[in-house]
Amino acid sequence: MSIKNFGIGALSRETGCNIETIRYYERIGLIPEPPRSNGGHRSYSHDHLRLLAFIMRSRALGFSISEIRQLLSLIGNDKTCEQVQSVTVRHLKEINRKIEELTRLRSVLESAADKCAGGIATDCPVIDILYENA
Amino acid sequence: MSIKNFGIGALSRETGCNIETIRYYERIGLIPEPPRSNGGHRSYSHDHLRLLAFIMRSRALGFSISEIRQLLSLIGNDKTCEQVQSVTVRHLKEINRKIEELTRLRSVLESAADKCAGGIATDCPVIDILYENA
DNA sequence: GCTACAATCTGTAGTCGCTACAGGTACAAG
DNA sequence: CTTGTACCTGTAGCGACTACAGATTGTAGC
Repeated sequence: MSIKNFGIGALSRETGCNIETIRYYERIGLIPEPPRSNGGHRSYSHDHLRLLAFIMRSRALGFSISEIRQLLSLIGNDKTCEQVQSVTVRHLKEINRKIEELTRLRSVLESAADKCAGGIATDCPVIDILYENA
Repeated sequence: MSIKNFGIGALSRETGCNIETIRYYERIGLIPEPPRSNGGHRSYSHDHLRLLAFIMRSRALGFSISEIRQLLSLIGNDKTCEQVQSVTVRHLKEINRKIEELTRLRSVLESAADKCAGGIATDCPVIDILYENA
């Protein structure tokens, strides 16, 4: 499998990326169209596999498709690392923001759920919070 | 404004919920259709406002629309608090899971971004991680 | 009443990132 | 050749919205 090309199913299994997602990525231009067999089947090379694996790892790290486009466009530039860091730091800030928000939400909900401990009361503290005076 | 009805724009301003989102919620049955003026304009009561405020607070706390439907269906039941706690605890578990995941992602990215500190290298640690041997 | 402007209506389509068919063709194994 | 699997294109849908376009209604000022 080092030189030999392979089809979309094999690529899917190698990368963990759904077949339909692969075709979606091709449609939105994130990955290039591969050559086709005489029958019209896609024929992927090792480079395609590396690229898709890159994309899957980036998605796993939470980068959006737009950010991944940016990262891909940076590769090969002299300033790669500096600009990649910029994209990454921005992404990290977003992750921090989300963690803070979720931590805050957790705090509110835990506090309310604890007051539900009895389990029988007609007046429910969670509902009371959600039904704050309006 | 205690007895008087109001239009969708006023409801939007009072609740912070976008006009189009209000119509969307009505369309998906999350909120009831209000009565209309002779000209066809929606006419909302204070109860509508309270309900929508409930929904907006629930959304802010990260409950999905499906979960909000559940919460709304529980209101008025003798076992409200117990079942609300169940929905809430499930939601809390999901929040915990997301926090853990984001914390892990942050760790990976921070580690890689730190190695970018020089900013000039052609070989970029972030890109290297994403382009792990495939 | 008229005019001008803002508010509101319905219907449709799009965002993001997928995911799931339907109906047809290509490919591989026996 | 037959059978079963892989793959194709095109379309539509998911969740939670969001954004028009074109038309009608409502309000304020003259």
